[in-house]
Amino acid sequence: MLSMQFIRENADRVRHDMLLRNTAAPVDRILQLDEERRQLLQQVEHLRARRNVASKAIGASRDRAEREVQITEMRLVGEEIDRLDSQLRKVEQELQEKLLDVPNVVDPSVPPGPDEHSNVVVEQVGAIPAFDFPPRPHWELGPLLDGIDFDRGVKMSGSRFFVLRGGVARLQRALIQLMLNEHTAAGFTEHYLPDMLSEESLYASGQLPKFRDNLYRDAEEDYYWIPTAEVAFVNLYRNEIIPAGRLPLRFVAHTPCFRREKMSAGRDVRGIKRVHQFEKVELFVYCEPEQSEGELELLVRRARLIPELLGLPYRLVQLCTGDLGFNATKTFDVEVWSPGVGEWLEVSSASNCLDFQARRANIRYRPTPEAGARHPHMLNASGLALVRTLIAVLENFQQPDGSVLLPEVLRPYMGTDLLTPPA
RNA sequence: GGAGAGGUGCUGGAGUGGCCGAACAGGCACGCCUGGAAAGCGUGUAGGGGCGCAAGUCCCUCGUGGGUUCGAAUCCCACCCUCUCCGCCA
Repeated sequence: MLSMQFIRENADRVRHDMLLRNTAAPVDRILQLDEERRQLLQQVEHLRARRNVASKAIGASRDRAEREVQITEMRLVGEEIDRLDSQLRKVEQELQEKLLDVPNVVDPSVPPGPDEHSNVVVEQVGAIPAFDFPPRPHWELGPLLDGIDFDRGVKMSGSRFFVLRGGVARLQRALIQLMLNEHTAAGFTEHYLPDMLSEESLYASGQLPKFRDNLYRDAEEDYYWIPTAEVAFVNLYRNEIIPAGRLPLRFVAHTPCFRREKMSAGRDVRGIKRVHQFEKVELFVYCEPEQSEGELELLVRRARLIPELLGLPYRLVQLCTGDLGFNATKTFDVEVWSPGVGEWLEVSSASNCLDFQARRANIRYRPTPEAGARHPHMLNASGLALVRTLIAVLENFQQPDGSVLLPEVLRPYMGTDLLTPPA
């Protein structure tokens, strides 16, 4: 969430950025509500101050008649306070709702554009492999290896669920292990996190109220299944003041992610590119505002390291203004090549969210032990999303007979260098 | 899930209607003392918000949200959380 003060002082910038994002925000209404709020607040506080003084006098007074007069008077003042206060609350509630609906501002360096077609490919690394046979998509390769079982996944849970088996299941575990090892070696602290969070937590991280349709929730209790570990990491320090000297905090966790994907019913149904449950290794940073630009670069380096280690062709894409997520001011995607599907798969999204989430989640830090608290900047990146990375490994390193020649780095984790179809 | 106890500042812990944004102790910071230190003494030590150029000033916050009252940390209601015992369980 943006601060009211920021909107007040930068109304034109906010309006402009909303246009860039291709969304609308009720900036004028917000400014109006803010004005009303402050007026009402002044009136209420003035009356409260008056009552506080009078109440003290009543407590100290010996004179019975005098007290009665004042009590009667204050009773009226109290009623007036109640009246104004309920108006104030109404205004504050609407203001809060509107404020929660406004996305983050856009970093000036972000290329303009209405949608993903204007995203900019910053760099492409690794040659797209040339096959002397038609490469199979993973929905053929997986069953051929007896490693992906679509039918039974669907039987158990429904569309967009799947089962991994044998060497392919192990491959996923190996990838997770590799990623965690690489990132922890670089100083990111490993976490095990709850996969279910309270509604309040989902608000704090910006998933709610806007993206309710994408979330799974428990029917009886106040639990939402996380759509990404980012949500948990944002809430890790909710309502806290981080003491001086701790930042930057660099975290990593492997968690499942649960997504409704309601909007895309009928799209991308083939294979396991878009599913309701997948594993992801997530990177997360809390840092001082002055550091966040550098930290974003670090996160991008961490994310692209993985396809580099695996020898997967990938490209780095900068999202244009219209494709930015709600929380992000600047985002880079890492996409790996999928020769079977014949397209680039997004496996990471690295975003700087500035203090947008910190404000929403009421997280602050002290620059020095004596200094006042400020909001830290928060950044996140996948490092990487699992099924898609798995798909890419299978498809890129497939052999004519359907076996998969595993990348060097994975062999210690796999205990073999080849996945082969059963005899 | 059942029974009981409890949630106060950086920490411990007082406080059952006005003198309490909060005693006292500890911690921490600064100052005095000292050759230096310890001890001792003194001072300071929450967050948010409104108005103001500022100094400052006012409002709110004692788990959260309501209520009673001229006035609530203190009384009432609901909820959340923690602890102990029982039940259940990986």
